[in-house]
Amino acid sequence: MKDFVDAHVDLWAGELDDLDRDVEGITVRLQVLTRYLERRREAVLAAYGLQLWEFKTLHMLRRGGTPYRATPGELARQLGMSPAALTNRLDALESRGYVERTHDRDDRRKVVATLTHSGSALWERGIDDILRVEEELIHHLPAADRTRLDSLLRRLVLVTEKDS
Amino acid sequence: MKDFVDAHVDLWAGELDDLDRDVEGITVRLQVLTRYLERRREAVLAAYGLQLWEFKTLHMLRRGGTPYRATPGELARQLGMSPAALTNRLDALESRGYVERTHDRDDRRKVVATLTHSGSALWERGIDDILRVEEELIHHLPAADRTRLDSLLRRLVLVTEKDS
DNA sequence: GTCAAATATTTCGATGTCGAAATACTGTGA
DNA sequence: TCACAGTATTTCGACATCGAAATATTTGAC
Repeated sequence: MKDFVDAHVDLWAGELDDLDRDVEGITVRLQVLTRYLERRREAVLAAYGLQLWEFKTLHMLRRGGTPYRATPGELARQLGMSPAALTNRLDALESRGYVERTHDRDDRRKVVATLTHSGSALWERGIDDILRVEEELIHHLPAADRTRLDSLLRRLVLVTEKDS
Repeated sequence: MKDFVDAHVDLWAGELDDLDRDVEGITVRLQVLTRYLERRREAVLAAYGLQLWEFKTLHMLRRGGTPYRATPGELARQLGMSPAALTNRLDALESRGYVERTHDRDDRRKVVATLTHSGSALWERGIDDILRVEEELIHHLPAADRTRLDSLLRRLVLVTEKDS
């Protein structure tokens, strides 16, 4: 059974004679699946009036359990963004009441963002739907194949860790 | 052998008791690898003074062989963006001499973007480096595993095609 | 043949991001 | 204690993107 990426690979194989079909297939499919999941996540979050970037920020604050707090700098590093962007994200989330900003008592350069009850509750609803969306896609593979796939991907991720 | 995604899954498994570890592992690793390839591509293109979005636009024009031309609308669809963004991209590429805009003789609503010699030559250099970067990552798996991985990913892509 | 609907592109205003500069605070060495 | 290098956040200007409105052209119905 062929998917549309096979057609893409066929097309380019005609232009680039040294194209490795498996390599091209894998890299394109990684992108296609990532983008698909992103769109699906955006779709379910829209039901709660949330943008994906808003949810991701709540998610990082929620990470690692109570008391659901972190500085903008930590969040920026974890989310792979500039600190400047975090200022904007926290402004937006604070104005909607999902996050509160306080100053760190010991080091007043630091700002501590804390998840409010409202923000936490919203995350709870969102994460449920998102996990369901992800399972809905991945469970099309039987359990043994899921483990095999995860294992193959892990071997690639290990390579990327070396030169980071 | 564990990668940093395993640590991520461990962390969240403590918070979410219904978390499917393989599903979470797969979805996170798909994103990690996609992002890694994106950064590597950006890095090699920087040597030619090219942004990734500039290269992608040249790439779509180059696609399917001569005469390397397409309308903004076609490009927008293929690249998954708004037509408005294509206006800006073509403005930038045209001002740098990589692309030319002409009007379609038969239907003068249409604009036809054509790759110049300069743009084509630049693409040629970029695609070479990019293919090498992709192979460098994926070839860490032996050939049989590459085929297996590609095949597993294809089965997931086929699922996403149904509801598109 | 004319006018309305459809199609293709561009313009406009808004948004989220970035890098660099600005601001605020801490810690250290003379 | 005082200056200054280092760290944390925010501000600022620039940029790529989007959706909606504007513009230009074609098609189809009568």
